[in-house]
Amino acid sequence: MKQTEAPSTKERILDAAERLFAEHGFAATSLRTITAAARANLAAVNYHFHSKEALIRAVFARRLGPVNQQRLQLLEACQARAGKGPPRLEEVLEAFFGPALRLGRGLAQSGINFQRLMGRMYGEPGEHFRSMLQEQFAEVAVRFGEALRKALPELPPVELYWRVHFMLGAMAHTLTGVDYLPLFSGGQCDPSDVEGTVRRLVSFLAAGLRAPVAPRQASRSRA
Amino acid sequence: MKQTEAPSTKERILDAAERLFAEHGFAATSLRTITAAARANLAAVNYHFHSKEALIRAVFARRLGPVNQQRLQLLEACQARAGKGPPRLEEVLEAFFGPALRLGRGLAQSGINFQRLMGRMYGEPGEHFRSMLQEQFAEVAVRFGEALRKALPELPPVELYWRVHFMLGAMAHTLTGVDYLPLFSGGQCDPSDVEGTVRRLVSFLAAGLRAPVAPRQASRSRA
DNA sequence: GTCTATATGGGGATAGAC
DNA sequence: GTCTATCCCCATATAGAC
Repeated sequence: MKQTEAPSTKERILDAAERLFAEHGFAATSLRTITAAARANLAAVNYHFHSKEALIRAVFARRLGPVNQQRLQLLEACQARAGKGPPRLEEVLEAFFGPALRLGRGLAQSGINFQRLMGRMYGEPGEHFRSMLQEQFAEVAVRFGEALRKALPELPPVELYWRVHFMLGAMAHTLTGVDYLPLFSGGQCDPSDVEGTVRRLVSFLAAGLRAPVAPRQASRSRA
Repeated sequence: MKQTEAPSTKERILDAAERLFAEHGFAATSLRTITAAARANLAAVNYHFHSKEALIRAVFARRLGPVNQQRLQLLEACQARAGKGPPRLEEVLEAFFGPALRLGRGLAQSGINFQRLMGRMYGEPGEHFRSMLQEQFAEVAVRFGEALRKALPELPPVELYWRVHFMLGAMAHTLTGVDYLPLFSGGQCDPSDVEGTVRRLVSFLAAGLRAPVAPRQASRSRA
C-alpha cells in the first residue's frame, strides 16, 4: 500500500470540492469556499482545472473511472462463470452495485461524500450533467444491458428498459440516502452495513426485474 | 369547470418558478429570471412571497397539498374494500403513485414540470428541503406505512424500511426521468402513457416488496 | 399592488508579480 | 505553482414613489 503522503494542492482541492458539493450541491458551493477548505489559493482552481465546470468533471472522473472498471471486471467474471449459458441475474446486479456502494467503505468519509454526489448526479438539471452521465456510462450501459437481456430472456426489451429505469432510481436513492434512511427508520436500518445493503438491494431488484409483465388492464374508466 | 381567466401576478410567478426550477434547479434560477418569464416586476416576488426560500415552499405546497389529499382518499377507499383483512399491496401502491404521476396529465406541461421538481426534491441538499419533505409527508408516511405493514405481514419491519427506501428511489427517478427514459430507450418507452407507467411501476415494486428476505450469506471473504 | 432605483454582498475568472 | 489584487457581472432584498 502506498504511503499516505501529504496530498498535493490539486488533490486537496478535489477532496474539498467533493465534500462540499455533496453537502451543499454544486451551484451553492463557491470556489472560494472550496479553496478555503482546501487551504489553497482561489486562483489555484483555475490554474489546475481551468473552470468550475471542469472541476466538477474532474471530481467525478477521479472516482468513476475505477468504479466502472471494477464493474466491467466483475461482470466478465460472472459471465465466465456462466459459460455459454445466461449469467445469473443476482450476480450481474451485484457486479453493478457492489463497486459503487463499497466506495463508502474503501475511502471512509470521502467515499460516502462521493456516494451522495453520484446518486444526486442522476437528478441534476442541465445539459452539462446529462452529457457527463452519457460519457461516463456509455460502455457500462452497453455491457450490462447485454448481460441483463441474457439473464432475462423472457422479458420484452421495452419492459426491460422500464425496469432498468426503476432500478437506477432505487440505486441512486440508496446512494444519496446514506443519511436519510436511519432517520426515518428510527435508526433501525444501518447503511454502513455495506454488504447488507447490497444484498437487500439485489434481492429487491431481482424480484422486481423478474416480475411477470402486467397485462394492460381493461380500460375501466376513459378518463 | 372554472373559466380559465387571466392568472394573477402571484400565480404567474408560481408557474414561471415551477417551470424554471424544474429546468435549471433552484440555486441556478434567479428571481430576475423568474419575474422576467412571468412578466412581473422583480419586487413582486418579495411582496407576494417575502423571500426566495418561501417562494420555493409555495411552489411545492400548491401542488403537494392536493396530491397528498388524494393519496389518503384513495388509500381509505382501498382499505374499505379490504374490510378487516389486509389491503391489497398493488392497490396501496397505486394509491400512492397514481396521484403524483397523474399530475402530468391533469395539468399538461405545468404538471410535468412539477413532476420533475418533486422527484428532485428527495435528492436536494440542505436542511431546508429536508424539513419541507418531513412536513409535507408526515401524515402520508404514517398512513401508508401502516397499510404496507398490513399488506406485508410476513416482512420484518426493518426489511420493510429498506424496501420502502428503494421504492421511493424508483418513484423519484420515474418522476424526474420523464425526459430521460425515452432518450436511452431510443424512444421505445413512452412516459406520457401515464397509466402504463403506473402499472409497470406497481408491478415491479410489488414484486420487489414481496421478495423473500435474502439470508445473510456465509461470509466467504473477510474483506 | 406595482414600479424604479439602489443597497449590499458574493460569484467566476484573470493579470501579473513572485 | 502559488500568491495578491482586481475586473466585471449578477444575486437577493428593500426603500420609497406612484
